[in-house]
Amino acid sequence: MKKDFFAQLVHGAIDKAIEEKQLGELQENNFNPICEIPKNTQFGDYAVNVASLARFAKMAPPIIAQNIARYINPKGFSINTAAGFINFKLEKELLNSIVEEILDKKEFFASSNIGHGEKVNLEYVSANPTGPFHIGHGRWAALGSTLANIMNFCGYDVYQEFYINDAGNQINKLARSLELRVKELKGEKVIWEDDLYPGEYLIDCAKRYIESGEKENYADFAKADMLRLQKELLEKFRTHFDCFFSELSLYKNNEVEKCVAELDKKGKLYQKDGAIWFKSSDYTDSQDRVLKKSDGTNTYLTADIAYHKNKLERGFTRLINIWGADHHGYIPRMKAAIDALGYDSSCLEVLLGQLVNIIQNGEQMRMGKRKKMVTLDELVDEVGVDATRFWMLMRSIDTTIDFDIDLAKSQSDKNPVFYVQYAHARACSILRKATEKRIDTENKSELPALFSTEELSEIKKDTNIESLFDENQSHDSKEAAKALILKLEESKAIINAAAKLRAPYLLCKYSQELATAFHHFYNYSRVLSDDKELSKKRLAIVYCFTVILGKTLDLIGVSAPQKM
RNA sequence: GCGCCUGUAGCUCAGUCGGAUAGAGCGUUGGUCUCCGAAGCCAAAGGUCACGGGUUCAACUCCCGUCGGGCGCACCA
Repeated sequence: MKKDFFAQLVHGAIDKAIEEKQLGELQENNFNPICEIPKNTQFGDYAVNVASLARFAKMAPPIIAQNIARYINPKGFSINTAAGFINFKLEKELLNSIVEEILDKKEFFASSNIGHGEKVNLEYVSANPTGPFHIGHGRWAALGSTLANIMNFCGYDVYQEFYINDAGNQINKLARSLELRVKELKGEKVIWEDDLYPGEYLIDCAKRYIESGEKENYADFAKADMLRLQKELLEKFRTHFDCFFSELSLYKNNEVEKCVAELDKKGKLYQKDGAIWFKSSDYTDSQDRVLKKSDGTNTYLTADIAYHKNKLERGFTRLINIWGADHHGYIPRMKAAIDALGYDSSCLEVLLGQLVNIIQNGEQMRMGKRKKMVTLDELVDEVGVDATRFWMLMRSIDTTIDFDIDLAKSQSDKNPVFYVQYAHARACSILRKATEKRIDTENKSELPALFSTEELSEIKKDTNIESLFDENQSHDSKEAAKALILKLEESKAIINAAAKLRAPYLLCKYSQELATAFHHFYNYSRVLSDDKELSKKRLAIVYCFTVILGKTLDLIGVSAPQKM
């Protein structure tokens, strides 16, 4: 990408400057130049800050910048220095090379191999099969699926996994709840005990149970039914798992007991108060944890340790889990377990997502399965998959989202996602118009289309847009075209950063900036005109825009409409 | 009490690695369609970056402390 290109250039120039003793007391080039895009574009398109060399060179930053810049041969760009910055401005040759590369690589323009094929297990959502998803699950689903898309695009080998918590007490409660619903449907009067699942969704489940002939036990039927509903919603929400991993299967395959035995063998367990404890405080945990309760049953942690062991045994070198912030205290004990089993716990990366508050009628509602709540299903039905995903993704993972249902419903046309999609539809419309017949408004006669479909596909393959930056173009038009091309190029840096930092929200932000750059370009440059050569070059840029924006939206799982 | 997250424009949020004049959307005000989609574009107003120290040539950014908000501190899952 261009940032790296200029950073390398500066690095090389520093080598030469040191050789020629132009950098004072600086002897060795340990400097890692970082290229950034200046906030103020008057300085340049790209800038490298060399001021931090001042303390080693014992020279003033502006002189350092000048002395380094002298060793850079400006080909396709111009250089200026100011206040410790070396600034670069791209000229038409380099701008054209960007467009050529996009036309050549298309949606893979920003693809990379920074992941080097690393085998990553990404676990997210992992809900109990006891009821419908709440809005918070939507955030984890959107985050996980998008992160998987981004990382796969950047050369990681991501395997997406959903851990089904189908082995705890909650399953007994679910079974009992279904049983009561079935009895109710048959006209029996029942008394609901505390702590059950009184949600109405179990009424439908009970109907299906009766229809099925009541052959299965309540627990198995309810679990399967809930899981089926969850899977359907996930598909609709464009979240695709490679594997649904059952907690129960760990017990059936004796993996839990084997795991406990292994920890015991390594001397990491002890008995106290009739329970079996894991010495997690030998590691970074604040206290020891119970694995086997005094009644002989295992805790949730026990199976989860076996699960993580299972993942590592399957050859994953990196385990990424997306958890809600309310689980943060759980991280040290999990890491302790991984270390105790002889693995390196630094392979476990837990992304803690802050929670989602639901705001309705101006009041905050608690998330929770047992209280009245808004389900993800309802939300998606009301505001759509695109808007829901975008809203869930657009904020950094560290920020609590206040999801205002009323706002999302009533002002959906003010959603940023519509702004972005509109830009895409607008660009597609121009590409469509290019091959449609035109109407001469003055004498109402029909004019032939500007381009044939063959010509348009030629434009999409090969063009030279350098003339867009000739003297006869207006300043605003040139600047807008340049800004758009640079913004397109930025997709490389943004997508790589999103993969490395596990930060999907960067793509939402970028998609908005890219849309703005396009609208700006559109405003200053009439694309289709009688000047056929000019139209061709501008169409090429419009096409590049649809490719890059389309791919960006594809990665975040939001549709890129041709028409709206 | 301890731990994690957080405090930036009226509201919701960006701010990468410590660098140039602090950024966007929404909202407000004023412009802008005979012409490719005005769901757009342009402009204006709006800031003691919670507060106090420290490190540095340079701090919204790093360190320490104080205050406010969220979440968690189980033989629940």
